[in-house]
Amino acid sequence: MLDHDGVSGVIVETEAYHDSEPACHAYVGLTARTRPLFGEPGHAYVYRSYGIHALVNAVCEEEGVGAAVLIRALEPLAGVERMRARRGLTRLEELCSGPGKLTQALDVELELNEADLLDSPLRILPPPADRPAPELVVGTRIGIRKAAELPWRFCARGNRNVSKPWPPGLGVAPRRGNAATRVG
DNA sequence: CATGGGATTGACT
DNA sequence: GTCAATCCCATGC
Repeated sequence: MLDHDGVSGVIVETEAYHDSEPACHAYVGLTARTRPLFGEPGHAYVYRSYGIHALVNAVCEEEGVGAAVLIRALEPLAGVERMRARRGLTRLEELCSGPGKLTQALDVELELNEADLLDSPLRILPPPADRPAPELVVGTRIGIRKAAELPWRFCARGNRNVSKPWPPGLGVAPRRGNAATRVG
């Protein structure tokens, strides 16, 4: 789970990025922006997307390798009222079902770039002990133009908090309400 | 120093 | 389906 000051959710969707492929910011090598990606694993890489959103990654691999996992969706666990206040929405599945949504819900901003995810206000922790490990649905990454064919998106099967477009085989029925989505 | 392109979202046709 | 909002930073002159 990802926790920021007591507001938290179980990670239900991720994407992998690696300096060997051009969709990764680290592909350009070591720069001011990519320094965290090449740094110590277990730290955050937070960057501004489209001038609007902060997106959060967990840096992976040894120092010198530019790699990270983008956290794309959470299932809200604690602090749901603070999430609702920050998001201006009430429906649970709308609070953290996207990489920009979850940073808004958890109030993750650029100042948390390079934060130690094991020992800082922003932490990655084990999921609740009574929670079974999810089955994973693998798909291609969302919103990128380069290396778009790599199957490096991982979603928890059957979880409604996964961002759209839902990958094939997620196992969640579309919301009903119109004839086009109704089955038999 | 000027430019351009996003690992997105929400509103609108 | 289309489109704008708006920041950071890599790149090129």
